[in-house]
Amino acid sequence: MKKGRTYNRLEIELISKSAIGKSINDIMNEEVITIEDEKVANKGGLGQLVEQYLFGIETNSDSEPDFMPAGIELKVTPYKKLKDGNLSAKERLVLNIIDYMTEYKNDFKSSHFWFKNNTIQLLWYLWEPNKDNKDLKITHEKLLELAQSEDLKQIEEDWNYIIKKIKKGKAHEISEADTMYLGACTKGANSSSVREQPFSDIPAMQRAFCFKNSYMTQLVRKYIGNYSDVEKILKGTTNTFNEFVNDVISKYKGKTQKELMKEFNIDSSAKSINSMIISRMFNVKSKLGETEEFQKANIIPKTIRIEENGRIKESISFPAFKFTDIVNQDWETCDLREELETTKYMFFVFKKENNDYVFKDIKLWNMPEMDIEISVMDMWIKTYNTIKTGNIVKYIKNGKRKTNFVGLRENEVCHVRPHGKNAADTYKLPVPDKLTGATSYTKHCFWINNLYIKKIFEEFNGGLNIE
DNA sequence: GCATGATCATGC
DNA sequence: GCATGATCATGC
Repeated sequence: MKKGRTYNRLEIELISKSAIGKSINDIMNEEVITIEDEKVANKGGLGQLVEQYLFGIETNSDSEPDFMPAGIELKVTPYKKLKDGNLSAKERLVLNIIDYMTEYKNDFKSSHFWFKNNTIQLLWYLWEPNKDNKDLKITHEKLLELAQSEDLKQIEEDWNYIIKKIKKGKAHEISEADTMYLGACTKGANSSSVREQPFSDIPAMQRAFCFKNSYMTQLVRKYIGNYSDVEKILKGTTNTFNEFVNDVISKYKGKTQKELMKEFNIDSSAKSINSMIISRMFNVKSKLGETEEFQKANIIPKTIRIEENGRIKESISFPAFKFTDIVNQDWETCDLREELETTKYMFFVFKKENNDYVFKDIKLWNMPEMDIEISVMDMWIKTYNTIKTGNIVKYIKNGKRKTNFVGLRENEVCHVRPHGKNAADTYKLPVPDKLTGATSYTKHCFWINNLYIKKIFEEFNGGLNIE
């Protein structure tokens, strides 16, 4: 069996191509490679079964790539079809565990990450619900050579960012949302899986390098389909995303809303006027958040208005949720938690001066783990219970329905409020509302509290820089 | 003054 | 037609 590890690049390619169209069951039934120990062979996930049956490699946690001396790492990873027909990755691609005690001593190209993952043989299988894992079919393969990748510069920047945190003695503050394509995801049963770090006594969560779900989705769309119509912001430049963003920001910093509307020929009274302006700053026809780079990095742009007295009047909305989706999820795996844990928000700050809003700067931010796990969780579970028990309307006064949803003052971080065209714009309720008997209800969404947003900016001393 | 329910313009 | 980003407007 060990022989499998010595396959050369061509052999690996041929074997990979031979697997296309086959399920794990198909591959196992072919018995190209005899596995002596059935018990061992049946353990583990699909990736391990493919390693064993297709390539004859024993499951290992070697620090070397799976194939040596070819220097190729094998990864089997799922993608799925979304309701709207688009494809997306089903998971992040987990790479090697980060050894905080040693990895910081290396440069990017001499790092353990690079040694193990610079060339990855990807096998994609299509995940489908309610199907036995072993019946899922491998549909595509791709040899990922990072040295040749157009994303190399960003990946290196991400690696450096993670290493910088280790060097600052802040390994315990690393978040997957810190970076763009290469992330540092938690790895271990729970938050008590910790390791030592070199420049601090605080134990840090065990983490592994990973290609973030959003980045894997872009690879899926690029190599499997549904990608060609996504707009890019980096056109004909060798700049990284951060460099390009900084260029754009410095170009428009200090200009007012009125000036920018004139410059971009925007004549509109839309409430989302600042959102339209920032798309135009980047020369984007569609929405800025829908461009390839923002999607890959899971960055959602949001505009913020600060009043003359420093107040932020409005909370920040999310897309409306479906009541039926909420009750079909649990906190551990719900959409909101997934989004907050993996998404970075790019705040575009407009400050009111002389009856106009001046574009000041941007700030990249992701919600601290602690706020997600305490305040947001509390709100989400209350929302779940309110919907699940059909206990939405508290009373009706002056024709307006007061609800039991978590309000602005009830939670430090977030609340629930309507978000639709009008009150008649509704989604179905899974359980009829007890008081009114309504079977559908005005669309609602989660909101990040305006006061919490204000605090974010204050904590950083008003510093609004991208770093 | 501020929390809360309601609503608007856009773009696909 | 509908989801979305966002702000408006009322009344406590």
